[in-house]
Amino acid sequence: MDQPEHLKSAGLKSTLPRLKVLDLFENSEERHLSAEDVYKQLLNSGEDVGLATVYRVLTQFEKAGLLVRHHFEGGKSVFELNKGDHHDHIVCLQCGHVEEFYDAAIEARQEKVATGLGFAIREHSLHIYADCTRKKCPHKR
Amino acid sequence: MDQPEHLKSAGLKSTLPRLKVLDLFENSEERHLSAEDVYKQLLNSGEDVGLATVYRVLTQFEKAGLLVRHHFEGGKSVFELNKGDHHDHIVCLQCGHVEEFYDAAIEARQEKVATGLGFAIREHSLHIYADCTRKKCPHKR
DNA sequence: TTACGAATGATAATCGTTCTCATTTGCATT
DNA sequence: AATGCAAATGAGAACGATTATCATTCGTAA
Repeated sequence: MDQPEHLKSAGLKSTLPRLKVLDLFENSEERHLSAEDVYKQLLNSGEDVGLATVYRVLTQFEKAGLLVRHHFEGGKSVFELNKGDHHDHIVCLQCGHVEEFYDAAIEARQEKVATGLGFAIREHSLHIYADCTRKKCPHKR
Repeated sequence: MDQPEHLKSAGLKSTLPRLKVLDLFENSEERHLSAEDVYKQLLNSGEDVGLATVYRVLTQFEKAGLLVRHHFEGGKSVFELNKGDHHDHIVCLQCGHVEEFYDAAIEARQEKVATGLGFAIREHSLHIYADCTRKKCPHKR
């Protein structure tokens, strides 16, 4: 269950809080979790971690490349395990479910547009807000 | 200079603060302004508006369709005059300058991807973060 | 001009997040 | 196994952006 290697190679001690957070992301149903999500789930599991630690660990993991941070509407940051691939997101406005996708044509057009305007892309985010069709989704249709 | 019609049709009284804010967006060099930007510029112009009023007015204008709100990285909301068209944004990471663009191919692909995944798009945001080539930009290259 | 509801401004409150600092922990070394 | 020390933690204060509260002021229709 534990991957202290990931942490070691990032120069981070393998502490209880860090292992718990990592475990949560690897075994949680929803890939995308906010700091509060993580904090509450750990509390529910009987773990005793401080909110400040959760924030610190998430930021460290992001810096170490273990997690990726996203800024969806609603203000709070959301994190997901870094699978090494780039992808964009569709967020359901009703249930908050996040779906990932990658479209080579969109990526290519972005490069073309940016260079055409005299910009060198560092990063980008494409967020589509929509209504999903999952059974769980409260959106009535 | 004044357009009380816009306000009236939105059910808003044409008050000094509202006219000032509207005027600022119509005559400011940068199209994209945060609440703090608006507040400070009004103070610099000798206008005496409260910060709370600025926030209220911006939100009301957004609801009325006069302004559009964007959530760029950095936390704070940014507003621009609603020209009625949709466009995406490139934000310079060095100087904060925002450039707008529209690419029909990207829009079309988004629709295709979303419907393919069983989503009905409500809105979307595409933000490219990059280095620009403006003379003013502090980015050394 | 009056009157009444809408709008304002000062301030407190809220929310997400970061900082501070005293205490605890991981872990390399005896 | 015991020690030492830097790194990590947790509780709570502090912070920045935004919203809520509430007494006062303003816009406008009668």
